[in-house]
This record gives sequence, structure tokens and C-alpha cells, in this order.
Amino acid sequence: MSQHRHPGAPGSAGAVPALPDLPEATVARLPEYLRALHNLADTGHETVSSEGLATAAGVNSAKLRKDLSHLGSYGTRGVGYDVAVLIGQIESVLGLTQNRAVALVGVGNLGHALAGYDGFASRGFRIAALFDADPARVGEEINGLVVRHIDELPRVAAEESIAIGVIATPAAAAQQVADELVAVGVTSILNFAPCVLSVPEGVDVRKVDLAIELQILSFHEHRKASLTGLPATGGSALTALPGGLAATDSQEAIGT
Amino acid sequence: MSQHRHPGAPGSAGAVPALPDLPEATVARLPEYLRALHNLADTGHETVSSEGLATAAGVNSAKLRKDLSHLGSYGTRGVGYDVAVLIGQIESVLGLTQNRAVALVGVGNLGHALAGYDGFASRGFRIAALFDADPARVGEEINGLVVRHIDELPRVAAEESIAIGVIATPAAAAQQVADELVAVGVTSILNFAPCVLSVPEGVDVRKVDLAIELQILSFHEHRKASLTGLPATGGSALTALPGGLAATDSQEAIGT
DNA sequence: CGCGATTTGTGCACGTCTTCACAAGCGCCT
DNA sequence: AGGCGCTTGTGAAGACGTGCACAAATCGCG
Ligand SMILES: NC(=O)c1ccc[n+]([C@@H]2O[C@H](COP(=O)([O-])OP(=O)(O)OC[C@H]3O[C@@H](n4cnc5c(N)ncnc54)[C@H](O)[C@@H]3O)[C@@H](O)[C@H]2O)c1
Ligand SMILES: NC(=O)c1ccc[n+]([C@@H]2O[C@H](COP(=O)([O-])OP(=O)(O)OC[C@H]3O[C@@H](n4cnc5c(N)ncnc54)[C@H](O)[C@@H]3O)[C@@H](O)[C@H]2O)c1
Repeated sequence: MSQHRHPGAPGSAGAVPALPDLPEATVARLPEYLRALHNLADTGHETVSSEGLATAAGVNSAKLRKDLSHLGSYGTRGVGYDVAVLIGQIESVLGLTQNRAVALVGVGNLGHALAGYDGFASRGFRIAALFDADPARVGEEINGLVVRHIDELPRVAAEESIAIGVIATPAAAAQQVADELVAVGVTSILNFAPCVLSVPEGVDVRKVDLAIELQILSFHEHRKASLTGLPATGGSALTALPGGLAATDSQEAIGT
Repeated sequence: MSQHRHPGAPGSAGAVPALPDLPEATVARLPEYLRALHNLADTGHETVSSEGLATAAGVNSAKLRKDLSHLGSYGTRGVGYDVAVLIGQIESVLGLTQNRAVALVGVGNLGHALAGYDGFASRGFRIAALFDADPARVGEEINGLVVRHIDELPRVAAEESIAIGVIATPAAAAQQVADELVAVGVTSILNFAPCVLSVPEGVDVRKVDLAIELQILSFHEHRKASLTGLPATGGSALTALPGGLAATDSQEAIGT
């Protein structure tokens, strides 16, 4: 979760282009649609139906249509959506047209993996700088970037326009790092440290926490186990359970 | 999101103890409460009020009380919650009392970081095995664990009871790995690869996707930027916008 | 022993999200 | 040109989640 925008914003001089004020749930799904669309584009598809795109993205087709309708209907009835057009629209809405500069703070175990990850650049982000507090790490070069001391953050921020800060330090240091990021004007933070950050209004924080994900899975596992009154049918229940529409078999839409 | 339980499940022999069937949103917050509670316990607190715990966990106190009430009221009016008791309760509900074995598949960039992370053991999970398909990686030792070839998965799974599978392979391999995990009986998967997995009913999948998080942040950044069009009031609209209770200042509850 | 201060647990109203179901629109084929 | 099948876009209903506000419960103290 992140901070909230004031929902009942007044119609204050709404001469702005056309920011449709998307539902948060929709925003969270757009990136998934975008990835599915890129896959489709790469496999030569020119258009795609809501049904096809929905299964490729792992969602309900009605939901997908409603999501897309929020950003202004770029589909053609009887045909579907133009893949290229839709990619452009979503990227535009998400603000991915400008390559946003990302600052990564904490180049430890996890930070190294993130710094070496090429999945950022291909999605509209550019790691602009790496920071750490440990003098032993400062100067190290990763993927063409040199690790700088955290004290240099203000200077670097003045040069590059940092759009997003990523925190990969221990939890004990996370709040201070967040404060420093906010101080240099960063208004979006992705936090990997397992702690709650306190930030001023207007700053968005998203959190990724491994342990929480595992614990949620653990809960479901726990519950499944307590339901095992049924003998479980021996081994290969693999191909059983037609299930219906429920899950996923987006495979055919993307793969083939 | 993950797969769903069939909602309108028939009253199939429901003589189970007392699984309260928590709302999914509540389940997702329990780990956060748990972490806050551990922090409190470590700092010597015996009891905590809903208000205190709520701020420590970054949520609304009413929400917290409702969440806790779902698992059967272990608080005392006029006093608060007994920290130790609540920890026990939540851990019990989440099924953390048994140390669940985790299998990590894909020991690359990210997999290394995960394998070397000590935040698992301290939260009720034990990395039981590491797998990779690259012969060059097999045999490597990380944190006391030897990387095994993915083909050994069935044998290892027969020895250890793998509760959760973590996929940290490239997207192209993720579906196959998921299938292999399911084949050896894994019913909970945490997926780091940026793709939709297709799994049979009854298997839970959770996904962690960096790029999606960044893109969501990008959207908000984009929108914030487009709101700066209102020059009308002549400058620092920065500190405007009362907004309300929204944010956070859990700090004092944890840190100090 | 009773009273007031405090905090939990929850009924209720509200907002958000999801899903169904179908009219409106589009292209193709005859 | 007209009809037909397909697909989008959306109204409406229902499920779900949130937060207020307050009664019920408990403790401590006089
Ligand atoms: N490693 C993982 O797989 C993993 C998984 C989930 C969560 N996390 C979390 O991510 C964070 C980082 O984990 P890690 O394993 O990389 O830890 P780490 O100790 O390997 O790395 C932390 C790095 O942060 C640096 N640092 C400390 N204080 C700093 C400061 N004030 N300013 C700048 N840099 C500072 C340290 O010098 C170190 O290089 C932790 O909060 C951890 O809980 C890690
Ligand atoms: N590195 C990051 O910071 C990061 C961040 C977000 C997401 N991801 C995602 O996590 C995944 C892993 O990223 P990475 O940077 O570690 O990639 P990587 O290429 O460094 O590592 C992938 C590993 O998976 C192994 N592998 C490939 N096919 C396999 C198979 N069939 N069975 C078992 N192992 C197999 C490879 O041998 C390799 O060791 C990717 O999907 C990536 O998109 C990574």
C-alpha cells in the first residue's frame, strides 16, 4: 500500500489534459497488461481481444475491459484492441515515456542483485546511481555504475533528476535513508526493508517484503492441511480437476 | 493475487476445529502485525493497545481491532493486548509453528541474494534446498547449502517435505519449474519471474514483481507532476492539501 | 464497593472492486 | 445493402473492505 491522494478532490480548474483518475486497483493491473501486450507484440500479434489479453494477464475479461475503458476506449468492437496502440496508451498513462531515474541505496546482498538486473532498463527505468554507507563498498563498480557514498546523495540528486528511490538497506537504516531521499526531493520510494516508513504527505511508498509473502502462503498451506479430511487420491492428481475458467491458461495466448 | 478457493463450497463434512476463514485482506496484514509485535517484545513491552500496535504496523486502529477480532479476541478491555499471547495466536493462525521447508529454484543473481538472506529462518522458514539447471552452478555452496541439479527435485522432495517453492529463474523457464514443483506435491509457490503461471486448482501462487512496483510508482509520480500545473496560487502549493489522517508516523512506536 | 478512565469489540454506513449480462457498434459475407 | 456474428463498453447488483462511533468490559483508585 501507499499513501493516498485526496479522493474527493474539488473540480479545481480542471483544464488539465485528461487525467482520468484511475482506480488504484486498475493502476496495479496495468503493468501486467503491458507486459502481456509486449509479449503479444513480440510474437507478431497485431490485435488482441479482451478475452485473449485477459487470459494472458491472468485476469477476468470483464475486469480487463473495465480497466481499459477507464483510460478511454482504444478498442474496436467486433475486432479487439490494437496491440501497438494499447501499449502506447498504457505507457503514456503510467508515465513510462520518459525514462525515470532510479537511485538504489544499500548495495548489499539484495542490492547487488537489483543493480545487476536488466529488467529495469527494458521497462522504462534507468538506475542512475548506487549508494552505500559502508566505505568498503564505495568505489565498487557494478554493471558500469560506481557505488557512491550516501553522503553524496544531495550532490548527485542535483545533477540527475531522481524520480524513484529504492531502499535495500537493513531495516534499522531504512527510515534514515528514507528521510534523506525525501530531503533531496524524491517523492516515490520502493522499500525492501521489513519496516514501516514514515514519510511526509505527498510521498508514495511501496513495500516489498519477502517474509510477508511467505507467511501468507504459509497461512493458506496451513488451511489446506487442515482440510485434508479427504484421502488425497494417492499420487498423480496432476492432470485432474478441469476446474473451468478459473485459473489461468494464458500459456497458449502467449507462448504459441 | 493468487488462485481462489471455490467460494460456494458445499458443506462437505465441515467438522473441522475452528478455522475462522479470515478475510484475505486480514491475512495479508497479520504478518505486519506480527513483525511489529516482535519489535515490541524485543523492546520489553508486555502489552500494547490497538492504537499503539496500529501505528507500529502502519494501519488504522479500527482496522487492526477488527482484524484481530476475526481470530478470536485475545485482548483485555481497558488494557490492551498481551504481546506474547498475540504473537502466539498469530503465529498459530498463520501456521508458523512448524518450520516450513522452502525450496529455491534458480540460483542466479536474485537467487543468490535470497539464499544468503537470513530473514527467512527468523520468521519460521527454512531453506531446505537450492536448485539450478546450469551444471556450472550445481555443487556451489551458499550459506551451508549445496546447489543441486533441478533433476534431483523429486528425490529431495521425497526426503524433505517441501512446503513452499520459490521460483527465481528467468521467465522463460518459470512455467516449467512451476510444473515440476507441482508434480512433486508443492502447493504454494512464490514467483519472482515476470510472467503469469498456470497451475492446477488448489495451488497458491504469489508473485513479486519489481518492475510492476516501479511502474505503479511511476504512475503516481506522473500524476503528481501533472498536477503541478496550477501556478495560480503563486508558488509553494507544496505544503498545502490537508488531506487528513492518511499517512504514517509509526516511528515513535517502534524506533524510539 | 462503586466510579471513572480506558480500551476492546462490533453494528452500521459508506466507498471500492468485481462480475454478470447485454445493448451498441463494427466488419465481413452474401 | 443488409444481415449476422463477434467484441467492446457499461449499467447494475452484489461482494468485499474500511472506518466511524459507541456500548460493553475491565482495571485502578479512592
Ligand atoms: N537478501 C534478500 O534476499 C532479502 C530479501 C528480502 C528482504 N531483504 C531486505 O533487504 C534489505 C537488504 O538486505 P541485504 O541482504 O542486502 O542486507 P546487506 O546487509 O547485505 O546489505 C545492506 C547494505 O546496506 C548498507 N547500508 C547500511 N546502512 C546504510 C545507510 N544508512 N545508508 C546506505 N547504505 C547503508 C550496508 O553497508 C550494506 O551494504 C534488508 O532490510 C533485508 O531485510 C533482503
Ligand atoms: N535480479 C533481480 O534483481 C531481479 C529483480 C526482479 C525480478 N527478477 C527476476 O528473477 C528471475 C531471476 O533473475 P536473475 O537476475 O537471478 O537471473 P539469472 O539469469 O541471474 O538467474 C537465473 C538462474 O536460473 C537458472 N535456471 C534457468 N532455467 C532453469 C530451470 N529450468 N531450472 C532451474 N534453474 C534454471 C539459471 O541457470 C540461472 O542460474 C528473473 O525472472 C528475473 O526477471 C530479478
